[in-house]
Amino acid sequence: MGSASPGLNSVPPGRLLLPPDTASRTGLEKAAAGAAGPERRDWSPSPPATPEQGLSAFYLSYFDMLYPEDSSWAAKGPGASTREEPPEEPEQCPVIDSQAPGGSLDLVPGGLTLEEHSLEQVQSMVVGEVLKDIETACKLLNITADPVDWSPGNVQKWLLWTEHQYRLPPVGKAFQELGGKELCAMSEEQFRQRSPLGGDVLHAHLDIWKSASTGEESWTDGEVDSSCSGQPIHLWQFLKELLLKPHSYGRFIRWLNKDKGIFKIEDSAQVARLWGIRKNRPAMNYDKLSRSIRQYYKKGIIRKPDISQRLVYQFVHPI
DNA sequence: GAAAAGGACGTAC
DNA sequence: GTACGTCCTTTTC
Repeated sequence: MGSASPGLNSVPPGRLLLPPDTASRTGLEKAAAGAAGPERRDWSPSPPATPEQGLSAFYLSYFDMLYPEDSSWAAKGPGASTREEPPEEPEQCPVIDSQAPGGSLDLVPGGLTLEEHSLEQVQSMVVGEVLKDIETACKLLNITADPVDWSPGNVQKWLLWTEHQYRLPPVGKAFQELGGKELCAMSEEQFRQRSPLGGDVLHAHLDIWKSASTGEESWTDGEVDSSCSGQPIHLWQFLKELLLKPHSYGRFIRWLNKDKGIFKIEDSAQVARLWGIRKNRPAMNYDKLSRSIRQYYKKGIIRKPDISQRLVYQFVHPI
């Protein structure tokens, strides 16, 4: 895993693009209010209109999309005193911590206020998450990071993926036959015309991809696996890739014993759906996917564990 | 009822 | 030929 591209990380905190109604507030108070209150819904994520405008607020909204079920940690600032329970998954709750006494204007090394420092941390982390998400999608969908290069088939994959990942209303055939170049040339208004319910969000997502692909070399880290090499991916490789991204897919598939290669499919329908998207097989279901898994028994790639359990399989040669 | 197992055949590469 | 995808029946949990 590489680092975020300089272009995305170099947005100065002073250039945060924030919703107009929060412009007079400060730092984490905004994040707290935004995460906790209905105000946040008044402002849908939109990419910056000009290069002068920062991406940070855009990414903060994107972060909400990435973690729609729990972004409560973002509200943990100097003013957040009503912490009742520890987070269930500490590794998913990055420290924006500020236990330092004395209020929100304390300076941290670098001359930034604590709030600015915390926002920088949030921004940096969100950018990282965005890039990781894009990298994952590239691998699983076998598409390039640069949308301009997408074929009409790639565009359909990306649409299906984005719909699925962020629970957007299906666009159906609204973007059929469009290649990446045509898609990138479309305005937000054109997206809305084709998809009134989710066109603006799709456009915003596409803008993130366009921004991220500028620094592609730095974040792909030169890592080339089977799914990026143009070779058709095998099911067992796909399953391993999902297993390697517990942050994104732990709800669907997870290791029971990584050393022994034993894993459990927690949500068979979702795993099958992801596989179907990856292979462009909309009719894929768990029945068919499991049949393919069973073909691996004879080949010595996957087997059932010694103590057989439903939806639990074992790689014969765990890495 | 859902999952597991496996046979048979089709399809794309 | 390989690697699934699809459909099917039977068995197990």
